Amino acid sequence: MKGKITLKHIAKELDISISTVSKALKGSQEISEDTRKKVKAFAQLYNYKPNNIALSLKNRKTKTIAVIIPEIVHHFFTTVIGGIEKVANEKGYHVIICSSNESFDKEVINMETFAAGSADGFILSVAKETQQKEDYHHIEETINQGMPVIMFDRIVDEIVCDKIIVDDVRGAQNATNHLLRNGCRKIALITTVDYISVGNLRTRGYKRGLCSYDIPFDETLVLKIEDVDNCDYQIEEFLKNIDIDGVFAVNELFAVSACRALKELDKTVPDDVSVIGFTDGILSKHMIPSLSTVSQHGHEMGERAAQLLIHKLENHEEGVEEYKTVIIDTELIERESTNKS
Amino acid sequence: MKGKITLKHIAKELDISISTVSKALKGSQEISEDTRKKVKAFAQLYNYKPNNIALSLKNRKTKTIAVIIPEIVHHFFTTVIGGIEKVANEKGYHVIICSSNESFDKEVINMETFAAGSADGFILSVAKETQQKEDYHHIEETINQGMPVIMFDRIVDEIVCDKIIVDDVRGAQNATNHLLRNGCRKIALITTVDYISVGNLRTRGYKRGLCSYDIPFDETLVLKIEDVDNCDYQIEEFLKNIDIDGVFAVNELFAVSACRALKELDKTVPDDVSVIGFTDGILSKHMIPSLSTVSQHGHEMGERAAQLLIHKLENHEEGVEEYKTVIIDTELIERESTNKS
DNA sequence: CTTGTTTGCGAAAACGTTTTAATAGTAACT
DNA sequence: AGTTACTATTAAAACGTTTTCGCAAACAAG
Repeated sequence: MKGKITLKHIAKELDISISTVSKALKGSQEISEDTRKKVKAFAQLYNYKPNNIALSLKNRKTKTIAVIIPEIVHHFFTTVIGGIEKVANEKGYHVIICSSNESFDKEVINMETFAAGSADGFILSVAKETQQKEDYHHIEETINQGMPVIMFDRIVDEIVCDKIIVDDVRGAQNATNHLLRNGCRKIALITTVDYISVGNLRTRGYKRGLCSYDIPFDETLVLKIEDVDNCDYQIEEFLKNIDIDGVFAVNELFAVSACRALKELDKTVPDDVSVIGFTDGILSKHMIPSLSTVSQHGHEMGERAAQLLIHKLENHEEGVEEYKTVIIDTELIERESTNKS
Repeated sequence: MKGKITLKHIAKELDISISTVSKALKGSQEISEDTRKKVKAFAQLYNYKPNNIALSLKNRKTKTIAVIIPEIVHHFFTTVIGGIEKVANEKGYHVIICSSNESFDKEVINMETFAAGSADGFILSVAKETQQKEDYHHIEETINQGMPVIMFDRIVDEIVCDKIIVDDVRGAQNATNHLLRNGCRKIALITTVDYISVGNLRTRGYKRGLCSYDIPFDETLVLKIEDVDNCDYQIEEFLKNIDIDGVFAVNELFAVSACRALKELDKTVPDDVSVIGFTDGILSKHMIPSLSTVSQHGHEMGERAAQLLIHKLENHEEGVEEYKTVIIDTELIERESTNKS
């Protein structure tokens, strides 16, 4: 019962040719009713399944999409994957997921190995280190080899390909406006270092929000975090020394950390200070109080990315190159952390 | 610059045979220094990479491990994946991840397609629906075909294969004892329906814990949750009507939900009621107050699973079958939710 | 009895590798 | 010159499919 059965085995066993077996299994009219039945019965009995690898080699396509994300332990990315899987599976594609662990080298290796025949196309969100290095040769090479690449969330402007993004600036502006509407006037911003594209954009949105309410931008209300592992301490030190009534954090973790710090400082959320984050993940939803935030609709991003990629794969016309950038709307989710009682 | 380059292209271009090219690239001594250099230079120039699919077909192995988990949006599973990836990558294996979405059908399809040549072995945690149906034919078939399968966390006893588990009973007992040691005497249990193996086992641990303190098991202090989506409401209704000083929840979400309910009921954690969960995820760590819990060392589970699988793949002796069950120690993590001030 | 058509099947090529065995060409030794 | 012994190269098979083309046999029509 060991080992897998192949067309060859069936052919030998039934004393017919491999081609006949193959055709019979596909129900070809070329083959007599009789033989067809015989072959099918035999195949079923021995649980024959065509070998995917052989098929991939023959067809020169794998029906597989490779997804490369910076971190797998991250709710936003997993929701994106969910969306990708949904449409990919509907269309008969497999999805394989690799994490770059925010490492440039791992990202390069992953791309290269999967570009070498194991996948038909990529969906990619680049690693921090890659953004910092600004070295995108692996991505360009892959595209030059004729493999479609779709970037999402952490994209790089210099590369010409399809992109799925969220309007980070507008999302951040909405978040800031939400605080302002609720009466906040002294709003702290907790953001990342500048080379992280999304942090940068969200900072811009924060400034625009203030601007629309004619509030001058105050450098001392901004904290840029480099070392995420140590963010609890940094945020508490930061908040200790400023007088505020609102906090906008560019991600979930910073928002949670801010809540914790505020509690230490004996301020209550939302009554003393309102807090809003970015990215609607597990934490925002379940925290007590639950956190208002800007949802990026990760699932939809994934769906769109997969649709775009599969469309590219199946309708590729020689010579015609066309690249789309899809902007997904963000959504403001109001929860307890910005609803003064 | 389009399309991938193959040995054939190189051979034609340099006007030598395919075999010569292949050998030259591998640095075979059979080939003259001269030719070797020429071929290598050419290959480098055109960025030649051997086609993985062709290699897999030839070698009849893919160097790929398929991981099937019930839910990808789940911190515990992602930590396990992290562990798997770590050792797999060290040993030159790829990891491909599929989620069954807790669906029996999707689990079957995933197994069948990847068993058909796309992977060398499986690491699996079964879907809820599969546990409920008790239909494991797909797993047995895969094993019968000679593919190694390693099960972790949600295992099934009837199937003979390698297994990586946590001592759920003992972990739960430790959690319960921790509450008891801290003075709790009326401890509620929030668990799952019985067919979920881990819920079942953790319930057993809870009972043992009580037993060791000579506290009689009280059915009215137990809530079994079927519909997870609605757990907030169920838990609040449950806690409203009982008098307790501790809660043991068999997972993170239930623990968080309990905290929320307690707050609604104007009880503070941990001063009025201590709360402990199971699974050390994002939520437990960041919640305010942070939650004491039982860590399952997901990363280590993943590492062990991958080691076991790769060992099987590389040292398979005909005729010898040997299966291990590895039990990973749990660890009690004390945080704010059980530390009365 | 030739010609044409249909039916059922098989041979072979192709996908891109690796590897074994074979084949030239050449140098060295009787 | 004839045998041996390398050296450098290539042909061919194999992995498991699918598919095009060709080939018989059977049968009908002229």
